[in-house]
Amino acid sequence: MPKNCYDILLERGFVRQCTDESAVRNLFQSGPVTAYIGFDPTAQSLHAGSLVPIMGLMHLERAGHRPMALVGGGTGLIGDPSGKTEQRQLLSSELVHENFRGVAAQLGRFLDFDGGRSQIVNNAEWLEPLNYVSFLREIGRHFSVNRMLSFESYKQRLEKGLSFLEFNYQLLQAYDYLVLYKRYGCRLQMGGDDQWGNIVAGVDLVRRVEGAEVFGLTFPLLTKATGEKMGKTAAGAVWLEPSLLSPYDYYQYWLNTDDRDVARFLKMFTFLELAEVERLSGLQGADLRDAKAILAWEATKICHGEPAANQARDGALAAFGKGGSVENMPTTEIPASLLGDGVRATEMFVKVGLCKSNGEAVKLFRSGGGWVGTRVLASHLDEIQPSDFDNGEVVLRAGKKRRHRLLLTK
RNA sequence: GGCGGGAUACCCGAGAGGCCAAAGGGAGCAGACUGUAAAUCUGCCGGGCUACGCCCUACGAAGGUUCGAAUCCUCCUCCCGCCA
Repeated sequence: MPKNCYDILLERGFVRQCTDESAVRNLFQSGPVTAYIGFDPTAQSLHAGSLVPIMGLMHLERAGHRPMALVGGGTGLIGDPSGKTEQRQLLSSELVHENFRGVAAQLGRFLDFDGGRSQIVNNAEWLEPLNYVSFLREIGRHFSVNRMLSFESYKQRLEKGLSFLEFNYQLLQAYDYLVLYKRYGCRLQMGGDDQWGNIVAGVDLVRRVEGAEVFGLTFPLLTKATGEKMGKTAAGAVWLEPSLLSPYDYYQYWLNTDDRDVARFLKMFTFLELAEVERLSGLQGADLRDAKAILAWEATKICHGEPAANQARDGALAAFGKGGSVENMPTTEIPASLLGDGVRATEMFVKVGLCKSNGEAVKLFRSGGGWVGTRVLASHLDEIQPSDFDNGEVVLRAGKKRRHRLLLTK
């Protein structure tokens, strides 16, 4: 007998709060469950912070349930104040549409919308035609302002200011749940722990309007062992879109996981059996790096597919001199004519993306972190010269972790 | 409506006419040590440049006083206390 999906989520660390643990377990036991998670189209791509909910839906799909991804084409126009310190920039409706397309396409790489094992819906469909007065009379009357204000997720905003626009967000999200329940029989809403208030509001609304019992479950908000939020690097967010962050860099992000996070991340961001996870995270000292390599490969495979994961791994091995093939390293081709007798190293570092500006490159060189091959760069005057190339190529290094290959062409 | 306090760089937070691109801490980057980990120590840390110097932009916004303003004055916006 297959394992109960609630237990799968629980043992892999996905459960933070649940409205009714045993009822949800029973629900999963009784047959395919329709469950949804909302994603707001606030950017053109999702980033690593959305991986937890995505993985949550993938687990349901794998267990034969019916996950729904709701992309908030309607709610995205409002902006969720939950857990935020400041008011969000209001997005134009064109931008929301554009983001919607990007996010929807991305989710399709993780979930099987085409094959119908999962579904994608857009709440603009039912939110945009709403009539204000009738919405207030039918839905608004079920909400207590007193209760809404008591939620933790608004706490900061009550001090800093909360506009009526944003205050409405919760009603809309609760209404989403009601619509999904009525149309699709959706009985479980999941989301990040900052969504608890919104989810519970939906559960209440469905009970009041339909007299039906539906459930909610939240995921923990992940932070790294160092306390920072998931999904940030020096260069910015860890995007799931290959054009914004290459599979190679995505792989590197996971490879550089803190020792203390390995076990947790293997459970949440890969589908490896728990026994295997346990074995890997039990490795000691430097051997733990093998576990990180597996984490990185699995995570890259889930996001970008197996061929891309293989290439990323291969490129990483090559970049750090452990095998692999240099073809898969991040590479920039430069024509011999451009190199001439030599070009400023600062310019080259900027050109290939290792530094954002000449100034940043100069700082890097001065602190001893810039290399051409085995030669350390020291000043803004240093050049990359034809003699640096060996067999038409040379590797630039920025610090210990970032490397880029230059390939000389005719 | 009345009275008082405040707004400083990515965040927190000093500075109270020139020595201020602005103390200190955190974050970030780099070096040493390591295992592409953590901790620790050290350096950098607004931006640009034809670089040991030059040029921009910046102390909520706009004006003003002054040889010179984050610092003084006026007005505006927004926060936060206390009173009504």
